[in-house]
Parts: sequence; C-alpha cells; structure tokens
Amino acid sequence: MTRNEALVYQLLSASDRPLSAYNILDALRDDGFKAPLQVYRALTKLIARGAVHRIESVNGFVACRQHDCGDNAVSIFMLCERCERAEEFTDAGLDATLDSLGHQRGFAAGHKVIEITGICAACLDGSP
Amino acid sequence: MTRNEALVYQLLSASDRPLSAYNILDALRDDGFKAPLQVYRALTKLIARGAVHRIESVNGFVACRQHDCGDNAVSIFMLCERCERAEEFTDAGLDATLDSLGHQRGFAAGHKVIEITGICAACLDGSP
DNA sequence: TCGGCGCTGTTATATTATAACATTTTGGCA
DNA sequence: TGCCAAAATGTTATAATATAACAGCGCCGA
Repeated sequence: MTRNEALVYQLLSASDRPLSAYNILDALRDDGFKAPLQVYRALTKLIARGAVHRIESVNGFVACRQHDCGDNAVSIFMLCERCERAEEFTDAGLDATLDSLGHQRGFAAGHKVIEITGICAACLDGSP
Repeated sequence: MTRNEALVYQLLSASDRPLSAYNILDALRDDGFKAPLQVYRALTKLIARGAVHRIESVNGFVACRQHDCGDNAVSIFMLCERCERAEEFTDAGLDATLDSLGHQRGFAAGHKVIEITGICAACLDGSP
C-alpha cells in the first residue's frame, strides 16, 4: 500500500461515517494532499482491492468492515438519515437471490449495490 | 402533470437507457429548456410520485416501467455495462428480506437501492 | 547504468447538483 | 369577475463531484 493509499485508508477507518472525496482531501492537506486526483487515485485502488467501498447514495466512501470482503457475498449498507452513519454487513442468501434473479433473465451479474436509507437503532432510541 | 414534467417524463419513457440530467436538458432545448434547474425540478417531482427512478450507479434517470410502483416492492435494476440499458423489476420477497435484515438490527428501512451491473442477455448473445 | 513502469504532482476542465431571487401562472373563492 | 395565495417557472450564479492531460520522480530488474 502506497503512502497516499495508507493515509486515505487510515482516515476512512477512523471515521464512523462515509466521507466524500473532498472531505478526505481537506483532512489530508496537512499530509501534503493538494488536489482531488490524489484522493481519487488512492480510492480507486483501495476500492479495486476491496478495502474501501463507495456508497452511491451519498457519494461517499467507507473502509470495509468485513474481514475478507473480496471472498464474501455482496455488501449491504444501512445508511442512517439522521446520524449519517453507515453500517455494513453481508448476506450470502441475498447475494445468491440476486444472482438467481439475474440468471433467470440471462443477465451476468457483476458488481451489486444494495443501500438502504432509514433511521438506525441508536437514533430511534434517542428520538422523542 | 405540468408541462416541464410531461416533457421530461415523455423523454425518459421514450429512452431505452438511463439519461443524465444534462442529457435531458440538451434534448429539451428546443422545447425551451435552458437551465439545469428546469430538469432537476421536474425530476424531483416525478421521482416523488414514483414515475421516475434515479439510478445511483450511473447518475441517471429512467421512467418507471412498473404499473403501480408506489404500491409495490422495491425496484431492482440490472444495468448492462455494454449497451447501457437498464432493466427494472420488482421482487416482493427480496423487499421483505431487506426489511427483515433491517428489523433485526433495529433499523427502520426507508428507501432502498438495489442495482446490479453486468452484461445483459442480448449483449451476451451477441458477444464473440 | 539505464530503461521502463508505476506512482506522484499539478493544472485545467468536465460533470452533476443546488442556492437565491425575481417573475409568471394557476386555481380557489369572495 | 377580480383577487389572493400557492405553485410553478425562469435566470444567474455557484457548489460539489469527478476526470483528462501531461510532466516528473523513484524504484527495481536486466
């Protein structure tokens, strides 16, 4: 892992919510980051390796919390609208279901995006 | 449905693939569209009504092909990387599964995004 | 040594989306 | 009909997200 990738990865790992590329850029200015490409290039490689996931719904990025994401089923994200935290988990059955739905239609499934927005348990608890 | 909404909706209905907001703007210049907001405002209302869906993976928009999307389960999109067409369908079981996964974690699910990229049947057939 | 390849830096620009405010249209209702 | 209020529209400007293009650096193997 190169220096830039390590910096981006550490930052995402330390964050409890998705960060945008420009959030990352701002956070890493003290480490010498000056241009968006430095962030995007690191993200591209980290994502290819499965160390980071892109959250399409919020144009943000999170460090993978699964141990061996590449070998596992699709990642499912629950995104809290209130606290903005993202919770990642996998479900092999769901992954298989999607593959099957695709197969029924002759569709060769590649990357899958599953994102659910709503209110997380902690925010439901604390709400009036 | 207002004039602008109708124009956007007709355009999307006539397209066999997702269009970006700026694709739509360009296509509707002859109809008097001049600024992105005209497109985004129409899209916002059409989406709220369930007549149009946003495809997060490609920052694009499609007309809903289901008859009564609002009453139905989550929409699942299969996006062909080769021909760029989007196929929409629903699966009540999958919707229930996601609600259940959320419920297990105390998460109140709202909007769900399910998008699968890959190669569609037509493109697989025609490939060498 | 040197030659290539991957990583980096930098500037510029493309793409996607919204803010702010003025104006016009629409639809209910006295 | 005439008027108001709400909704819709138009317009300019700008914010947020993402990529192109090209130059330079550094490491490592032949």
